[in-house]
Amino acid sequence: MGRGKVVVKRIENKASRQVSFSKRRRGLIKKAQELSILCDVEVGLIVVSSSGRKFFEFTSGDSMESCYSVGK
Amino acid sequence: MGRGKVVVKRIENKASRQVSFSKRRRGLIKKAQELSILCDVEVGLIVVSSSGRKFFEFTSGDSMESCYSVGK
DNA sequence: AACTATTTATAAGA
DNA sequence: TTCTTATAAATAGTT
Repeated sequence: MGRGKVVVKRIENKASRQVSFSKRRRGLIKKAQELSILCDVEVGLIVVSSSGRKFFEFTSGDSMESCYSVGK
Repeated sequence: MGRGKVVVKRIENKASRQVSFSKRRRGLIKKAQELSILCDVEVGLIVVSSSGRKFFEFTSGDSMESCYSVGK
């Protein structure tokens, strides 16, 4: 999506990679939310930056909450 | 996307809901994979049907594997 | 399960 | 990093 076709390969340029990460992370979380609501299912999503410094998650409902625990 | 705008609300028709579930689940998993590769991050995703009978997941790399364990 | 019209996501640019 | 825009990609409704 966007001005060029996506080649699924690590984005080498750091700045571009971070911009894509920010955009795509939001998109993924939005889609996860939509799936859970539209289709009435439970969804659990975790995203951790490669450095391990940043952590993002989405969990639908309550039963998903207990489905995982993050180490460290 | 598609012939109509999406209203984020449970799809009441069961057949439509199942079709959407199938399509969107695949899309979400694909996006999760792309995010992990393009942005070099760890992603963990779990989707469980409301009945709890069907279970789908995606995990990038290895460190994400240990991040969750499903109860029951 | 395929198709296709349209919406939505997003790559690139500002 | 936020906004815009052109285009790719996802998908809702249809066949």
